[in-house]
Amino acid sequence: MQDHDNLTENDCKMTVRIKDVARAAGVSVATVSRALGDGPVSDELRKKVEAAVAATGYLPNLSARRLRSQHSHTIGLIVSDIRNPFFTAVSRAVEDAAYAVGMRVILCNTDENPQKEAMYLRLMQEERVTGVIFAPTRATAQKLDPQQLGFPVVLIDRAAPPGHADAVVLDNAEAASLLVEHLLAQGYRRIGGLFGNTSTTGAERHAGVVAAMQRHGLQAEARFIAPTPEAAEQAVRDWLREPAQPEALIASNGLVLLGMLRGARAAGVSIPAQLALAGFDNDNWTELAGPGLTVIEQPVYDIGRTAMKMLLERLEDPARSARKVVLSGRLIARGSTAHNLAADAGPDGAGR
Amino acid sequence: MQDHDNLTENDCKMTVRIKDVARAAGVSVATVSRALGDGPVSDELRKKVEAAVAATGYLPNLSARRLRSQHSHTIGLIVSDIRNPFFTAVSRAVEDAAYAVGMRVILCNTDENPQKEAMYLRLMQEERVTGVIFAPTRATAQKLDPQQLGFPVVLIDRAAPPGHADAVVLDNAEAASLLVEHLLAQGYRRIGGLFGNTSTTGAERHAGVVAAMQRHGLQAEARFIAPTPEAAEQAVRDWLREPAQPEALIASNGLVLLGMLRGARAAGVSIPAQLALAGFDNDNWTELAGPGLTVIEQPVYDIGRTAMKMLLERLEDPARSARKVVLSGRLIARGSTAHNLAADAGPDGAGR
DNA sequence: AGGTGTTGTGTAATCGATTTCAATGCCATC
DNA sequence: GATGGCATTGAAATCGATTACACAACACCT
Repeated sequence: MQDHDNLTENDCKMTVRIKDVARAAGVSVATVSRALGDGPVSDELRKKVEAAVAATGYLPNLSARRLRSQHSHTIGLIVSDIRNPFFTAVSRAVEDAAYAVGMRVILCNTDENPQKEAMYLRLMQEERVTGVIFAPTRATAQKLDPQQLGFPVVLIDRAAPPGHADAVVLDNAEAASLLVEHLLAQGYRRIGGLFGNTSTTGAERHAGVVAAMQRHGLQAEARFIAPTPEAAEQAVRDWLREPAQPEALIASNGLVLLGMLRGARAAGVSIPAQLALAGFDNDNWTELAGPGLTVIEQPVYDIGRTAMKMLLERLEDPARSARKVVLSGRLIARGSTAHNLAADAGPDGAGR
Repeated sequence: MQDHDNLTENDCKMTVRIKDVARAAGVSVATVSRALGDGPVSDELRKKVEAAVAATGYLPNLSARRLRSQHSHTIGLIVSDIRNPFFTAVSRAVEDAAYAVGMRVILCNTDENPQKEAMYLRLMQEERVTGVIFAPTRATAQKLDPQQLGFPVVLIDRAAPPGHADAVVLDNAEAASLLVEHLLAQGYRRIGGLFGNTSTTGAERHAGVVAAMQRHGLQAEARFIAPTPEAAEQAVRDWLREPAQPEALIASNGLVLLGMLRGARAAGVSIPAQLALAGFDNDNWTELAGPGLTVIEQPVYDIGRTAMKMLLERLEDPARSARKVVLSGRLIARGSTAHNLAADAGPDGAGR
């Protein structure tokens, strides 16, 4: 009398397949598939199918679906380090936008390592992803050929040679110029900078600083480092031990700025009285550290959202020529660059 | 004369299947599959297959592989917000550990929203993930039944009722006690706290504070808020406008601590002269903000790594009873709780 | 010699869905 | 009443891999 088939007992340990739903609903598997998707199915059968799905606890197998339909509904997001608040913010924007159009996101960290980049790009191919949003190192950006990859790529934060790939980046020259002009207006002249040595972004921001300084007949001393707080801290400690001291330092991103501040603290210099600090990325903490740090705020959420939008547009029209969207940064002046009229301030300048 | 089959032309637009590799190597598809995996294949044929793979540019289709093998080699990581540095650090640890054993990670943000949690758990089932690492809200933690889900779950940061699921958490009572004892030793008596209202963690840290205070015959005033900087800032601004003012405030996580500091700044109170601040999570910036913030440092990387290890152990032995690993936090005392002997210090206390 | 493993290989079944294709029923039209 | 078109439906092919099974070749024992 008891049924020995895997029928009604709703949460048995066996996984329930579309075939089981079809049997429970008294229809064919094709009808179930169509009812779950958007195929033409009569209201009557659709209701039956929905009831059967609920009764059996059916959950589609995405691997099977992807294999047959040849659509992964997945995009890859390859960044250098998710611990950098810039990338966490961008990734939230990308994820929100992706899930809104029914796509999943695979997130990968490369640690600025070209080998890891190659590995993850290969993984993306094996996953047959719909597209990829990618912040490449300089080395990879140069030899990247999106045609070869089999899926569209949108670069973020860092651009490739023009015409190669879609990209959404900051206007680094303009932003660097904003920082330099601000520092000059505050009376600083001997301006130095610490720039990441792995990306085009570090190079572009450096170029922007040099160009802005040149317009005033000045020179900037630049040093190139691994874009980590640790490297930046060490570089600043070394720098401040040398005879010729800068009046102001510019950091090419938020992590470098963090290390810079640590280095300055360790060296015992007070900010801004003895040394001004400024940099990129309006990370949460920059407002609260010391006298507040002067930064360029990037439209982080916009960058992620725009990248996703460009990816979708590219999917619609694979033939269109590559576009580069350039967004503007905003200068947020704070206490770390407050004045260079040394000795007119209180003993520390940390008040406010 | 020219071959019209999809043979040699190595990067043709058609995707190359295992069948093509087999033909190119002059062997069966089974042999190719075995050569790529770990099956028994003679050295001679293995070499031929490798050559054919290189020549054709073959890339396995992971969907097909997963469908047939019934192994997704994927784990889900469900956190409340990747913008919280605690979770970014944990996620890096999880990813590193996962990729080291050949597993991929799907990362999801729930925004402390039970509906999103349910949605992502369902997604995990559809993906047929190997397992999940999950930081649930209190609501979900209580009704969660890992048996029902079809894959093992390891909870992080927040535990479920005992025996329900594996978990790796901080010793919240101990950590809260460390904070309270430190504040008392510094001379603070009227201690308040802001705790997240969505997780068991907020509740446990609150309970720990209350217990520690009681041991000294004191009471703590607690307020419960959404665990975001915005909510914390507003709560502190409101609090500081009331007649009865606290001497010290404790924040139940890094984001709340951030908002707390903003609120205190906005209210114009100086730290620690007028108000001491302390909290959880040794986020990068806490060392650099104001006089430095006293915090409990969590072993973030360890938490992620341990969670992954427990997940793997659970996969090996699904029958073992649930374990809860409790890790200890470390007190890092900084200037934000420096003294309560008001007026004996300099005008600001920000020096050091 | 004759059985018994062992190793390496190919054929074909299989994973669980989507999609093609043919068939059906119904209605409007000539 | 025959015909054509349209909307639904089911049977079977298909996606691209892994793996069960059969089998051949060869070594190793009594």
